[in-house]
Amino acid sequence: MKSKDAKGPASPKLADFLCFAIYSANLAYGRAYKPILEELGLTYTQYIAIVALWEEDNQTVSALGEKLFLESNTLTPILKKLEAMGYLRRQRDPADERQVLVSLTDAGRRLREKGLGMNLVQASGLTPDEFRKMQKGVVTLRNNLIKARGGEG
Amino acid sequence: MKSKDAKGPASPKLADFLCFAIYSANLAYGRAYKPILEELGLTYTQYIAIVALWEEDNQTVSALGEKLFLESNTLTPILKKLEAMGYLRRQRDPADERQVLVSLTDAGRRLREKGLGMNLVQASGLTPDEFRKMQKGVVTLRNNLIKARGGEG
DNA sequence: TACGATTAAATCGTATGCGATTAATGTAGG
DNA sequence: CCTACATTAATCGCATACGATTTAATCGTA
Repeated sequence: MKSKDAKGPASPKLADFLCFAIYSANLAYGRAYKPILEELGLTYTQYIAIVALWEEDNQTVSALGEKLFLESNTLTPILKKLEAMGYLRRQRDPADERQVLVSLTDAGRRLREKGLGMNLVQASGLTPDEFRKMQKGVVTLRNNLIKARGGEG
Repeated sequence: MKSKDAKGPASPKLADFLCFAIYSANLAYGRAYKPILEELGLTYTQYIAIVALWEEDNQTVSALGEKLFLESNTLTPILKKLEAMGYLRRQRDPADERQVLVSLTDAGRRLREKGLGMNLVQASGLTPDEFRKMQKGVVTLRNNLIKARGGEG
């Protein structure tokens, strides 16, 4: 059970890393979604941002970022692109000029109907029950990782 | 159970997307690993590449890419950086000059001992059994997504 | 042998992520 | 009022990802 060259302790095997499974599954998702999202003219991250706005419109950049686990350094360029495409508006909150409110345009809302028709990738190969369990498990994992950030340093 | 503004069909909820769970878990892993990998002076992807070379040294760029789910356009710059850091060598295969063989230096192998001591992130909050199941499930999911690529178009 | 097809890596342009910093605005205390 | 501090976006530089193309080497075959 040692590494094949038998020098030093056994190497960690890439296939046993949960982090690598997640990493490569994320790449696989991106590739699976790409041809579908291309029909909408959106990238993966742009699509996720739009979905978050369908759920709750007229959010600040930081509120949106909390839901997407992204900060303004990543979000701002993406939102500017979506604005240039005509899917949303960005306007300073008059009550607090530090904040920028992001809201969908009609075109942005219309994407929902187009997007709903395409029913994206249903993780073919998983039963509905497996799908739910996996979904819950990965969310738990993510939340644990975020909690651990502060604790273990 | 409709979307809150009750116009059109219910929106898909971000929290129900398995793809988003994977996406955000991957971000969370990257952030959790960062302070640990910084001690090694490596980024996440650089670390994964090194681990793959611990497992099997002296691989071509494409063989390495198959294991990491990456292609030369992504790998080449990373390997060049690792070479500049002194952790690996890149040399054309004399038997087939199209291929580049990647092999660890002594310094690259020594990283293993340093890396093993730090025991990275153990996904705190999951039992060993949950951890195993999750790992297997995500790998299955990834493989299904890759298989589906050709099939569903 | 010659030459078109194939293969492998590298290059280029675009889109993310993210640490660090900056600019603008708001807030609290003297 | 004024200054120190806090908060929010935005900016900048660096490191990935990836589609498309390019370059170099090899292969197949007439």
